Amino acid sequence: MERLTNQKKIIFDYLKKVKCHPSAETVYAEVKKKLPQISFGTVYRILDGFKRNGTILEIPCSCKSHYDGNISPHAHFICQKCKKIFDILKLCGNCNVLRNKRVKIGKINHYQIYFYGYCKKCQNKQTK
Amino acid sequence: MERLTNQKKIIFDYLKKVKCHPSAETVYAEVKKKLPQISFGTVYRILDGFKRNGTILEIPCSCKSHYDGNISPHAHFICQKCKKIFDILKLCGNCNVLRNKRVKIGKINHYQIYFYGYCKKCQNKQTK
DNA sequence: ATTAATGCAAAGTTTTTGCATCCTA
DNA sequence: TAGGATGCAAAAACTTTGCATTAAT
Repeated sequence: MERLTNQKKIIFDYLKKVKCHPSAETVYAEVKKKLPQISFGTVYRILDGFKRNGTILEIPCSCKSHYDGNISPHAHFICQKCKKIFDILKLCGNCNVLRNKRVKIGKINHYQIYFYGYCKKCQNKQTK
Repeated sequence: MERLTNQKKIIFDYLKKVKCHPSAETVYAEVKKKLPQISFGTVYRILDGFKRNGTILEIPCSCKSHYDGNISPHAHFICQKCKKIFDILKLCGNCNVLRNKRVKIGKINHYQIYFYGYCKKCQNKQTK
């Protein structure tokens, strides 16, 4: 049976309260403040567990993953320049991407929508 | 000015004709058949260029990227067990996720929809 | 007391990069 | 023939893993 450890509690609390979409490294750094002895291996193992059981969402960005404690339906905007991730909470009102959970291919557990572009800040910086 | 090299031509042709969603390693292996001296560095540099100029799409899966030469609007189904990527060409008919290309956050260039679940094959294999 | 989970460190995987050389325009 | 692109190999970045130890149940 799975055990509820202090490490899990603290990582869970951090991910549920934080507003950004931290990478494993950021989670490690933040959680280390409360649990100085925590290791990277533990962080990765716990994140993987949360991801598998649907407690959190993984946002893969090129070769690096970010994590989101907010599992309510929302989309993400990823800036192609600074790589920052923004929440898009409201999609067009009558849009229901997932009409039914069965497709010919298999059984859908969840879906994710990613928008790619340039955030306001990077747009302004751009010369070309 | 950018130059059109044999390496680019062959990688382009491969990505535009192939039906799967190859990883960089697969691209390398396939292209090596025609260009035995090609290197991983070149493959990554060319894929990155194509990705940046919108010639191809990157599909990030955990710590590994896959590539798609098909840039026409379609979604992907990613099997959470075998990690295989399937095309979903038809979404619900009246759904238009991207109602307008301006959001408060910045300027959207494109978007991607990913469905996560278990493919038919993995569903059948599963005991629980 | 059991045994799941952790900490540590080493190893694995994937991607990036510096530099001399090559080849396109 | 100028300089963008390549090949090579080394390094970087990110993640996973084995094992002895710790701690939750």
